[in-house]
Amino acid sequence: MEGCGGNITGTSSVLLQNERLPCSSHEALDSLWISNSSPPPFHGSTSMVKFGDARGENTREKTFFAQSDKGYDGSESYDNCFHQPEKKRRLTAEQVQFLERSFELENKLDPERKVQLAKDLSLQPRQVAIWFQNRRARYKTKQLEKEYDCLKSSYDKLRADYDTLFKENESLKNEVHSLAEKLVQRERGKAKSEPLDSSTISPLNAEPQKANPIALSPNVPEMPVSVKQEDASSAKSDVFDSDSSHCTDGNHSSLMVPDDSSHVFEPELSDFSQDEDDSLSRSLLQPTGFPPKLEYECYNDLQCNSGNLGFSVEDQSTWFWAY
DNA sequence: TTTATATCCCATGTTACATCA
DNA sequence: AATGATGTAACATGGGATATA
Repeated sequence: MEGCGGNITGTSSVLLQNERLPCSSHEALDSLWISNSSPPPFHGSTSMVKFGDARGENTREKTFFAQSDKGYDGSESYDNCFHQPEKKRRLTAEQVQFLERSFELENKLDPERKVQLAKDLSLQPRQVAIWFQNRRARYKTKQLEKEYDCLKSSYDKLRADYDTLFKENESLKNEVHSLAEKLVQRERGKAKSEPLDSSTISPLNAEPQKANPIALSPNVPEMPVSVKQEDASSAKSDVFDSDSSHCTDGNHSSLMVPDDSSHVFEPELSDFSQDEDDSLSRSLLQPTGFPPKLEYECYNDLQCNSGNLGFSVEDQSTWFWAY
């Protein structure tokens, strides 16, 4: 291919649009280099009119179309300057604009369209096809970048929400813990002031390991023991307030589903020690495992999009409500 | 109907060059 | 003027779809 050896670089530079060239006219060069890898396809005015219409009017550069108006004297300058191996050269702004518009209409080419575009732009059909291929690749890259930005902002927001909810959850657990301790102390005070009677022994005292001091407290007959994690933010601290309507009607509210998957407040598991919750929370908050997984999944799931933010329901529950 | 082959188009990755700061 | 970074035209490769024998 590079048969001309050292001449090639010079040749390539000769073909540059904006370069001073050892040839007679810049116009001629433009018209020639655009002709590219085939004998100059100087079509008539038809394609040029279409192209001009698509582009607008005057161009700073004398484009490849100029030659038809200027009376291209062809053979000599072509032979002297351009009978060279084809080198890469840029499409003109006009050509690119025309192609861009076509790409906006439809980013894939059918054969007829390719030929027509090539004709209109005085390019080879292969050039048009290659341009579309490259354009699609660039478009895809841009889309991926946009998707990444979108997903990242979404992740940041969700992470912030998670942190907020986690802190709120911790606060609520602490509150429950202190209330429970108060109840236990009150129970003990009553037990001391009253003589022991088997009929009055509370299940708490009978089976301290299993009993729920809150639920079995005489003052809190049906104390709920479970709160849906999703409702933590709205439930806030009044959930376990003994004066709250939630706790005094003796019935489970919708917030208090005993068999809810959340076991944050289940005494059998936590026994108010929070050990398991804390360890789970810590593991979830590990900075090394959590975010990378999100990024990995987003990058590998092209279904991530701005519509659903790329998070499937399963993923969301996995990431944030796994415990 | 099935199979092998050829052709085309596409996505993807790479190369070589053009352009700019 | 030299140089590195960036953009892009062109190419290479492999895979899928389709047509044909």
